[in-house]
Amino acid sequence: MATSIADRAYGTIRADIVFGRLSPGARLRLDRLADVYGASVSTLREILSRLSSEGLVIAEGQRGFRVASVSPAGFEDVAAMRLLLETYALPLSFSAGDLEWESRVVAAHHKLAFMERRMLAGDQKDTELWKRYDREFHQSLIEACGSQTLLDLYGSVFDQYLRYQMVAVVFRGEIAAEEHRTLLDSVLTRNADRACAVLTQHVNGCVAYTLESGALV
Amino acid sequence: MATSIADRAYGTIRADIVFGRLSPGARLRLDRLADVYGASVSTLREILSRLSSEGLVIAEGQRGFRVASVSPAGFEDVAAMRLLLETYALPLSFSAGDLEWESRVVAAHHKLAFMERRMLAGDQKDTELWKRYDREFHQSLIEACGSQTLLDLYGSVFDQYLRYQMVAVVFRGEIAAEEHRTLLDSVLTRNADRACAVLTQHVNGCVAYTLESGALV
DNA sequence: ATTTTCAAAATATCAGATAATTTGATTAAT
DNA sequence: ATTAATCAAATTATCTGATATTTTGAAAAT
Repeated sequence: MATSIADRAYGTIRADIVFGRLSPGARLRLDRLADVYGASVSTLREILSRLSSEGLVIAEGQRGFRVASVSPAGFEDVAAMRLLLETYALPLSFSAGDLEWESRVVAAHHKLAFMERRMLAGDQKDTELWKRYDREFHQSLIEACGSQTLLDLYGSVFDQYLRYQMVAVVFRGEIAAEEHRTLLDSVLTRNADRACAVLTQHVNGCVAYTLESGALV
Repeated sequence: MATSIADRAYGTIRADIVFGRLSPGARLRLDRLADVYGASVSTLREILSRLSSEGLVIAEGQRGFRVASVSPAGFEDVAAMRLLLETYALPLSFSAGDLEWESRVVAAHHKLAFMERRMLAGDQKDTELWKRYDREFHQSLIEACGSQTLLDLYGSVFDQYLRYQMVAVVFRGEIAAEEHRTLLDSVLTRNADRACAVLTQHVNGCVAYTLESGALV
């Protein structure tokens, strides 16, 4: 048994929230979850407690748990936080990253670009995998920043951001792909300023696009 | 019964970690904790899970929990994160805060200043209360920033920072008190730039002072 | 010294049980 | 007809005690 029951259920529930299979605001009844995820009520409570301090779940007094709700303001808030952390970390990572790091970025971009080409070709079924690669790429960009605290916070913020993106399954296709390529290029030329500028545009563009789509109203 | 058993125990354990009554690295044996904090093992696990996603506790595979350990690098890391969040939020709060907010800051500073005078007069026994007021003052400064996500992250980061300060019970007396006065004054004149500059000095000074004290080695 | 072995301790997880709270529907009162 | 009061069912919070794994540490063997 590689991982514990709790870890497995934690990962599944978390993904179910992030990818929208558990809708925003949905009540999370303990006994029902226990059935679905094959873990006991006590274990479930542990998991939901963890998720609630990550902001994906809300614990309401004596009224149990529910999936955190979404709002346009919430998206802008989370996006701003993502930008703050990521633009802070990018220059640090760019100046501290070695060849080992650089090649991890190249590898992450390779996977992401492959997926983007597939999506552009009309194959929309692996949205989830695509988003996973998106996350891994962005994470790899800042991985060499040297601050574990920042990377932890970023992980939590990114998944909240991701959930918003998924609520309105938005594929901005060539625009985003181009921005990702520019980001990769800035890594190879170690141009942190350019990377920050593109990233800001990347995130703000995505937020604007999503909000305009009306999916969050 | 105003608050639940879990909430009460959570608060107590958290304070015990932040204020050093539970030492960095100490193992947290479940049955022992259950005795001490008057909660069952299942409830304890819930609490420790929460604390572990806040970074105050480490969950080690199948080996239970322990208090997160400390290191000079960890302090610098957390301090940098605190500065990032706080200097980002200060200008926002300064421009969005109304009179209601301003008066909350004045009130928080009043309590903090009172405590600082007492500590300067040689009465070192209420260190914990002093730190609580310190926290409340800084929290109040950014409270009007408009981002709940930021305030949540800040709360978690601040307590990690606080723990480092408490490990080396450092009272920088008049220096810190002066900086707090300057911060209050910047609120009243809405000078965010000055506030950020003072804050940066405040935090960096405290980190340097603590590291030099050798308490973290 | 290093490795192997094995019992004791601790953890992860579960399945009920109990008390307190919340929810919703029903009834009573304005 | 709306609001308020009432009450049983559902749900949660919490505990106890049980089982299966894992980890730990000491003793034995190499």
